[in-house]
Amino acid sequence: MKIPHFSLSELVYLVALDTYRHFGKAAEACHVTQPALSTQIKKLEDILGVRIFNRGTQPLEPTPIGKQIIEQARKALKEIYRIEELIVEEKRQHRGYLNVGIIPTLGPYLLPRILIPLKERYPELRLNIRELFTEQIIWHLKRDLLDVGILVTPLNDEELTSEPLFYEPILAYVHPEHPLAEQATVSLQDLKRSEMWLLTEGHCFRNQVINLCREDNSFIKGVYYESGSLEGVQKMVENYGGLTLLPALMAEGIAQEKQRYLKPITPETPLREVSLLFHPPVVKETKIAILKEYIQKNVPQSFLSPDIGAIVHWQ
Amino acid sequence: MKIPHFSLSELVYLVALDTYRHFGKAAEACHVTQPALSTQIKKLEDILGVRIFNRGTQPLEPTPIGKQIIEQARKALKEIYRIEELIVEEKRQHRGYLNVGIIPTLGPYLLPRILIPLKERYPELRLNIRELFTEQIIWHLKRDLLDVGILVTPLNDEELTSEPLFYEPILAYVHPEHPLAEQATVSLQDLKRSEMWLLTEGHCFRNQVINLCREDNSFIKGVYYESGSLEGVQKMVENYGGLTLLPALMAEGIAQEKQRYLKPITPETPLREVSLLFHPPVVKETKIAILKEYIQKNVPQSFLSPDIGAIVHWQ
DNA sequence: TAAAAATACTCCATAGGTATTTTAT
DNA sequence: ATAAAATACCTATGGAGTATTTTTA
Repeated sequence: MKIPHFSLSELVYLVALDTYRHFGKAAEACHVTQPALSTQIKKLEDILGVRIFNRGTQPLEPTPIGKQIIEQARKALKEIYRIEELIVEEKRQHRGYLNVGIIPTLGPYLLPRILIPLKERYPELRLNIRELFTEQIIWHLKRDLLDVGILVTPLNDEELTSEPLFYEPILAYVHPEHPLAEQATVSLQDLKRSEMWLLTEGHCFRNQVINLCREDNSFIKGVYYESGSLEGVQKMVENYGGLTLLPALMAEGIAQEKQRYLKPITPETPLREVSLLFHPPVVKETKIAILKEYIQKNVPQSFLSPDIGAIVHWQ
Repeated sequence: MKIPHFSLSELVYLVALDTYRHFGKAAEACHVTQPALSTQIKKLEDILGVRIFNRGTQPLEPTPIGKQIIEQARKALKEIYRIEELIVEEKRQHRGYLNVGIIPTLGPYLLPRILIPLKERYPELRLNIRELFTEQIIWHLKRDLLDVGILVTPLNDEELTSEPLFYEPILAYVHPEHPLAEQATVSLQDLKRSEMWLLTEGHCFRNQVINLCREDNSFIKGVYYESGSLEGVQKMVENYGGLTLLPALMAEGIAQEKQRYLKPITPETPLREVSLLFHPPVVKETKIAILKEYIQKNVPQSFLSPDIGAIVHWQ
């Protein structure tokens, strides 16, 4: 029954310093002054008997053992925070924040479906949503700046774990005068022969489109325009011709009269696997379970099984 | 970057109070006075806003939510202790204690083989060994009073995880004038027809012998004497006749001239699966890995594979 | 020469001690 | 009646503040 020679606040400061790599910023994030944080870090290093950060380098960097200590401190702190969360869960109030990161090709189409019913049932649960690219979601999760990410898997990262949410079909969207506009469906072969509007780099959906349309391992054919949003590529199709691929939830929002230019893809509907991503140990277990429940309840029920098509990877 | 409103010492006191269920004893284990521990527990309950222990009952008992909090506090504290252990591991000094629990039918025969080479290679590693029954090992592990247990599996306990170490053959030991003494081996059928000296209740090996010798699910035949130690049953065989079963490591220590009365069992050598048992998260990972290495190095190498016989369950 | 981090010094909140009372069996 | 836990009160450690110096890019 030994009490450690360091305190929780020291661990919090340590983790903050690793996150911000700057004494002043870390101190601000902890609501203390820079000298307070500096002395506590120094004291922690003295207690543990190891140097955790290499000083006098720009930017500040942890030592090898420091990296291990920081990682372990993050894990320990989350188990500590879980104690408080247990009590909130026990009281069934579901009060508090849930920090959610979501990719831009999903957020604006998925979240409006769930926010209102969720708010009605759990008025005390505050969702703190940030639209981020996959890479940023991973970065934020590993620093515990997010509680959960919503993005497209599979992904292989040792530190993170994921739970599938649903499987979203990918559709083709063609210009009215495009030769394919007459067909009820378009084939993968058609896609591989076509010019395709693409999203800019960073969007995982861009990579899925490329993976779908490239012939084996050869170069990408006839793909040479890029927009930063799905609405962007949609408008490019409408105004300049050609075609693009769109995920089903976004495509549902396209005006009624244009829906006929959305074509299912044959022979197998390409799917993107949308998942929740965490950085264990998970603190806000129940809040995340609620989020999952509401997403799965408010998405077309056919999306819940991957049997409706073939999952497209993107890495 | 929020600092919890409670401190590590409060969690240590909480866990100690759960372990001892007595303010005075818990305080003593924490090297503080009873009023200090009392006030800290009360403060923790105030901070968390829940009652953790039902007072005024004998013995002291945690509330339902209290049980969850205590379990989570144990987990969190172990992740905290792991920080200090990381540094000891980094320095490759392997200084410190490892609290080991081992069953009585293994301890005196297995440990002498490893203690000397282990001490030579890692003089700073202090093994703190306690001989305990399986049930006691589990009890102590769950309260983190032991770092690791050495016992016979399979076992099914949700909270604990195990790693097989080796598979120890079980042999028959017969009196020189027993009818089976003439045979080179004895069959399972022979055993089922024989009177058998047994260990007292609590020894898992007793249950394995019973499981081996009982016909299907019927009652146990001809088994009606009990001793508290393997040497006890050995002496009973030698002085009063009959036979018993002995685990191989213990049997190896029997005098040379009596070794001929040790008989392999046919058709399949019965084995006991000896494993390490933990209560995750594991704090002293490397120390346990060293222990495992030295056990496996100093046991007959044929024991390392289960292919030499058939594992006998005992539950 | 700024910006960043470390140091010096002061204050006060609180953990823990002793002494004592209250509460349960 | 006795053991156990809670309360009262006091002390001292150390965490955090302000002011300042030192260091590095």
